[in-house]
Amino acid sequence: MIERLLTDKVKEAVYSLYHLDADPSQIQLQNTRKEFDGDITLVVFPFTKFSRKSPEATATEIGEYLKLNLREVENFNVIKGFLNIIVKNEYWLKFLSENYKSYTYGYGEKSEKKPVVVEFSSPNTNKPLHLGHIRNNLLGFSLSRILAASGKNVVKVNLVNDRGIHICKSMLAWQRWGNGETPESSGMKGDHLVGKYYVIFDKQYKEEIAAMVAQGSSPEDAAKKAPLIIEAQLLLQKWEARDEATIGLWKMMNGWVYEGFAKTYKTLGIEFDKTYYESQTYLLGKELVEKGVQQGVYKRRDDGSVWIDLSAEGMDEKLLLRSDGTSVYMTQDMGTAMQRYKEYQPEQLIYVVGNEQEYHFNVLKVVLKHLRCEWADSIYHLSYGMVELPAGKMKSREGTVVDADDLMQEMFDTSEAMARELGKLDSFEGEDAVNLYRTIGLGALKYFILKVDPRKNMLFNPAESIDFNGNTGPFIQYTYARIKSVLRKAEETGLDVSMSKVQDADMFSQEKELLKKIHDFPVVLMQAADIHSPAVIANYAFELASEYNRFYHDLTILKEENIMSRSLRLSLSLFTAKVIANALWMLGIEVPERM
RNA sequence: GGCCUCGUAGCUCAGUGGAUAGAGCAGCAGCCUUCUAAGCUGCGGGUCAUAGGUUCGAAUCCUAUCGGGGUCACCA
Repeated sequence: MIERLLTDKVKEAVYSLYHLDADPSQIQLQNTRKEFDGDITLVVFPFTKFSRKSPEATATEIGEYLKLNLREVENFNVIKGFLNIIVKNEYWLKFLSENYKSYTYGYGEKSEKKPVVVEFSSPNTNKPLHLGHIRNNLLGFSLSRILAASGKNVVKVNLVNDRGIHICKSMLAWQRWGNGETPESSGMKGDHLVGKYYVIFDKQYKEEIAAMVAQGSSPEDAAKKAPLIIEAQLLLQKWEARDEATIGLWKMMNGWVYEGFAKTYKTLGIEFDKTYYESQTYLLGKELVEKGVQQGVYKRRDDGSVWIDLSAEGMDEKLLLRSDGTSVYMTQDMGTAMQRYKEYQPEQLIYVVGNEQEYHFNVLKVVLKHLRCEWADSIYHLSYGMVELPAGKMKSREGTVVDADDLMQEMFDTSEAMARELGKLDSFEGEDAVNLYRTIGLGALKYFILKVDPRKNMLFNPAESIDFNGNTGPFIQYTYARIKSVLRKAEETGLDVSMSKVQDADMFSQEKELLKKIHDFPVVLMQAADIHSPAVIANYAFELASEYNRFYHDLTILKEENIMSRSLRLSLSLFTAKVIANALWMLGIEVPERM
């Protein structure tokens, strides 16, 4: 890498010129802006303190040194405090010829070290997946691939929330108003059917409360004493007592939901290495709490509940165990974290969970630290923002959710209509046509979500459907398909795609811009893995595709008479296609060979 | 109210200590006899929420204020 060479040489130059050791953070290299001449720019302001000279003079001195002592430096120019370094064509051509065939350019070395465990998705089995879950799933899946590409050994896990009062609500509603309805009898997808009864419960429950309030109860009181909620709680107790009929109903309805989820995951292209169920893990963590009590780091109150005082950390008191001895959310998470620590000895334990749970994860770390679990530092909460609708937040009870299955179907429909209109489907038949517009529709959806910085809230406007032009997944897919078409044509005509004949070809600015963009990929990947952000990869992929499109329009690739130039452009195209395909793979977006 | 977070073009978003702040969409004007027009080129559009501060240099860091969101349950 040229950056590495330059960093070392600049350090050497500063030492030789000013007899001072430059701190690595002072050596700031960046890509030269397009409007200036040069490839890489060194910011010299930090060195003016040492040189006691003007920025211009300092830059010139360092520039002279580099030109003299680094083979790869062709020349330089100085504008204010910026030293613009021009790298020899020879370097770029060598870089291209050495790497253009690689299928894994920029990937990190596969380490045999401890794994990174990524938990994502974690759905509830009482309602179908919506747009918020899609963001979660895409982020978790993409992050896993980015980490894998950067060399980590990744384990993707899902923790299904399959028990609790909310599950009992849909069970109760189905018992009472379901008339034995099943996915088969109703033709509904299992998760949607169960979700329907969850909504019915909520509606009936609200009516009961309203009636009780009309009779003079307080709203709080009514919410606690409504017959329906009492009965749901009873059902939960029966479940916990392993009552046969209740367990049977629970298994049946959860089974419906799992079938539905499996379909959604498949359509979305998401998969896991391991799935955990809360019904099997919800008791974990209790011993941990007991241990904490014995060690005196947690306190048991007179009513039997267990608490931790976190005022030293600037947080409140937190409940760890209820007075009746049952566990809360925190107890379970302590248990599952410990379970994962024991099972995988992970280097990092990543949770992809919405930002509304930031406080929870901060507390989780601190609570574990009090138990002297130093590994709690390896917990990383990838906290992503909400998906908002123009009207505000999505609320399932108000029917303002965007259903995952519906949204994907809409994307497929729009994609199909658009492809037909453009005549893109003319050369495809049957299943191939379906595969194409599904690939494109899904690409548009995934890119739309992943290009946004995970931490930020994002807006989705259902009225304006997701675009297929501009900064979109289809644009990048299109670029890939177009490159493949060029390469096919080259092969048919027997043109040489190899770089074997290229030693000293000229490079036009558009070719060089493209090559430099590819050259950046390893750095981009490292950064994405470092800050856990698929958006970094998404935006890079768009920039690379844009650069290729400009290159494509400015230069004829196949018609070029000069063999060297033609080989250069073909290998550059091949290289671009590979990097685009890899970047999209990390986003979970498929690439079409033709479109 | 305490804590966290966000505020960049009409809209959706990049840019997180460096040069004259960038894309896409929307609007306007061009480009299909060329390897794919889901494309390319050009034009217009900005008090980077506001006010201070730190420094050679701030959209980026610090402080305050305003505005949006989140959170502070014996819910998960």
